[in-house]
Amino acid sequence: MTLSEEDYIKAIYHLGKGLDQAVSTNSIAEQMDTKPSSVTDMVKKLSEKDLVFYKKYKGVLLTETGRLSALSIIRKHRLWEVFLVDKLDFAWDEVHEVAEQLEHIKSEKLIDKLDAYLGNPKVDPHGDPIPSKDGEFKKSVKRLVTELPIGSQGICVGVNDSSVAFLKFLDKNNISLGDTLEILDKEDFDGSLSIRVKGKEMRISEQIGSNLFLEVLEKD
Amino acid sequence: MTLSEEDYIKAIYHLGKGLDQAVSTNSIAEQMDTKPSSVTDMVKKLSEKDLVFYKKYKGVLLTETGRLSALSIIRKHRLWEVFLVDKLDFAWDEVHEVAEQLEHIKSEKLIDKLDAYLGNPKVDPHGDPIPSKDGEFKKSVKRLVTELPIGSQGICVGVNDSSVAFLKFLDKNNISLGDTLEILDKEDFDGSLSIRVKGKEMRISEQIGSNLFLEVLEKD
DNA sequence: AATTAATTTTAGACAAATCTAAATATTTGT
DNA sequence: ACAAATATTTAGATTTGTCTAAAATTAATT
Repeated sequence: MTLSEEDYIKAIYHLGKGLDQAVSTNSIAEQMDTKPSSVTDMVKKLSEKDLVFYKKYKGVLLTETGRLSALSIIRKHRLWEVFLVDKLDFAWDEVHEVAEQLEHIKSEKLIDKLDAYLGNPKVDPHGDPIPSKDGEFKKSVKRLVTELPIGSQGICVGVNDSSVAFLKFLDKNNISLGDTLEILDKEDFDGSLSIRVKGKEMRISEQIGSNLFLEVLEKD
Repeated sequence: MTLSEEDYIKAIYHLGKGLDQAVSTNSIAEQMDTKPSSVTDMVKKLSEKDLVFYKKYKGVLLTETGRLSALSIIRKHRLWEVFLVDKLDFAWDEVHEVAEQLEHIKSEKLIDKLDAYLGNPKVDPHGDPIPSKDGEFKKSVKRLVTELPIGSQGICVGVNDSSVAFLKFLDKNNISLGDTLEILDKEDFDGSLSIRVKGKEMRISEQIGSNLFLEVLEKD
């Protein structure tokens, strides 16, 4: 599979969003910043290779092979993102461009070893799930810290209140977007929460918790 | 610079071996497993871009820009090799193919951070020197352990005596090719050596030392 | 339901990197 | 120094992925 083919497969997967619905030529062209006629050409090629179902004028849909290829690329992309943030200390919003390149490196052994080295992470620094080797993964959803039960674990992905005071609080407590946060306990009396971030336990008020979004895996 | 251009620049560098001597079309073609006519085409393109000097029928020579580009690619290649061996536990002879892909990833920040993460290594797992960011490096030479002075440090790259007994000794003492070895002390009486490998100190006989090759950096 | 608007495909062209076959230049051997 | 052998370049073709412009199909609107 060429680099370009991989990019198309990934784009079709993302546009399809797991839905069993055909993706339009124009939407692919827009997503990939290319022309619809180029998409038609490539889609024919992918169809030849049985990576997509394609019927003229009717859009395109991944085959099972195509879907697994897409998940394999996404797996690589997200594992590299974890590497860049956890090991090389990139910020969560700096990794995408580099991961776009790294995801095309071809070596199954490399990915297996990288996965193990990173501790078999289940989510990337944006909280998105990392598919397993055989393409399994849980969906993730965005929730306020206060909406989650004790024991939940997720990635900090956004704030409700972007006031200076709130952002300063996060900074002072060494909480960054992309960090893993675990909810250890809740106090009924005042709604305050005991949490762990970067291995450090701390207590936060209900107000803080109701302004911080986590991306968490859905339970099955 | 395209992937293919980078491959040519690297090949020309290696064939030129730092010598100030023109590299022939045929030798490039052989090295790159391609046809001489293809080389001619590419070499014209590289010449347009001022990466090489080229005169018809007279071979090709890197410009200073071309030389620095080559060293930048080699730097990336060797840093990734260190990563694969030191962090992902690849064997030293498994890394080349993957590093050939990784060397083309474009991100200066990535390489800076990778370099720091690996502890700014000066040599790769084959004992070859890693050029600095601005293209400086020392040459390396292959020497028997017994030929080196106290304080020397190098990478295990080969054996003189490939008898089962000798290889078993290395294995039992957890010494692998690609490991860094430091000479701590020498005993005048019997020529035995005190060394450190993988952080562990041990004593080896002169016979062992005279059968193990290290790749060491030349002193300047 | 007919016409207009939007989408999609086709046809033909182009750039990059390669190839084959033929032409040209250089080197070697006597 | 000249013929033969070798190396290199040119010319023209091919593949991949892209593009533009025009034609065909589908969707929307009145």
